[in-house]
Amino acid sequence: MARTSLPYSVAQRLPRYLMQVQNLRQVGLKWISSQDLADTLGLTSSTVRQDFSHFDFSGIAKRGYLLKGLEAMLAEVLGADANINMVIIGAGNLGRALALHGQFPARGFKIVGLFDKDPRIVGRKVGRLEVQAMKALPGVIRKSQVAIGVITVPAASAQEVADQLIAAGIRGLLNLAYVHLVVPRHVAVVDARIISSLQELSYAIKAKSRPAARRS
Amino acid sequence: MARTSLPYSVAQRLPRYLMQVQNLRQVGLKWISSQDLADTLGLTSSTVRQDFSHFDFSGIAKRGYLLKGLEAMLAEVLGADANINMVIIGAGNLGRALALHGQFPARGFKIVGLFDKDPRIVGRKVGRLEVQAMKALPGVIRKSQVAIGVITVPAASAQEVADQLIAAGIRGLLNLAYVHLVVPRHVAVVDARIISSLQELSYAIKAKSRPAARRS
DNA sequence: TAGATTGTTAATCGATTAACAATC
DNA sequence: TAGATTGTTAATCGATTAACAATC
Repeated sequence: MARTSLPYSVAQRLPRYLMQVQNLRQVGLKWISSQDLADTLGLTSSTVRQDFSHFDFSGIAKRGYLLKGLEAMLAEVLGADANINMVIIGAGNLGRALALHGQFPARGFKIVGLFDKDPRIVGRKVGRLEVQAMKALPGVIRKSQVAIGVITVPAASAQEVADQLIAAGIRGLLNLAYVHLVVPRHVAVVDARIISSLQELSYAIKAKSRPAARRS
Repeated sequence: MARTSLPYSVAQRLPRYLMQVQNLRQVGLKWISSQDLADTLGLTSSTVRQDFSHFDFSGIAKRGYLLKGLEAMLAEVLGADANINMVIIGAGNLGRALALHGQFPARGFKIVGLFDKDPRIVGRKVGRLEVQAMKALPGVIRKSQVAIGVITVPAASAQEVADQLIAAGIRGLLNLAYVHLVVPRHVAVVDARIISSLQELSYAIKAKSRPAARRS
């Protein structure tokens, strides 16, 4: 099967498949069965096979899936095979850490600009990048064909920054701020709030420690 | 209704509800209807009411839900009302940025230790914390009743670090490393991989730009 | 009061799992 | 060959939505 847009539940699993496949390859493996892949990710083999059936990619009975082909397929579907340019808005601790993070280029993501509205920070060097003023943002986005804006400003200014990015033609936002962003339909948003993840974890811990509750 | 463990789908929405509720309160609002809350988060009012029906907390016809009570309820369910101690393992850019991040205490999360296995980094100051050697980890976890370990080491050592944390009695892991962690059933894991979020975003962008495909 | 909004039941929808013939 | 594993159909399960009486 092919190219119709995937169920959201499937799309959400793709990054995990890709990660696992890349790590398995690095360990030297060539093939993986749906069962083994499912086990390592906490899924069922049925789910894995159903998921892969959405693509022009086949396994081979008795051997499973060729990891190399699987990686290529997943990377292509996720758009992680081409280079994607990003800007980071907010040169605080988090923004600077991401700007310095060495793993992005290897995965196809390139940071082409780091911005902050605080004039005391503008001009500082962060690795190879220099913190730029917000007014330089539209120019950089257009010139470098920037697809993604990473928002690491405080919650109070995140919506304003999002609006500026959108006005400048950005296509997707990675939001690290503790607010819900309102955006037009053509812009994609993925939230990556550490605080929310910690809350989720805190709940999961409580749930696990609760006296199993099942049949009582 | 009350205390049975929530469907996972519901639990996952709680942090978003809490965030939105806190932000609405900060803006000075006192009440919110299921419809308005749903609109701001991209849900339906039915979903919101269904979700809240799992708790000992009621709205009032014609007014909606009292934000103050809603916040208290969500914080309690998420375990975000008590202080939770955390350690960060990995004092690279990301680990240091999190250690310096000022928002955790206000949300009930306290960082009580920052660790790294590189002896050249051990001893350095990061804000009020000093980077400690891994051998000090078990002591700190036990003495400070640390519930959560935040893993910001490279993928290659993440599993090893997870194992050490688990051996020391940690109850939950926030995993920022690009690997899938294998843990015993009593330990909770929440993944927060920036790379995976970027891949998800990259897919979402592609999906949006694709010629609407609906009826063709 | 009239109308808005809740809480809840029932209907729909979609996602996961089971099962198995086809195949390497 | 025999047996493992795929791809796919059908069955199950769970989550979301619709609908509406109760209520403020």
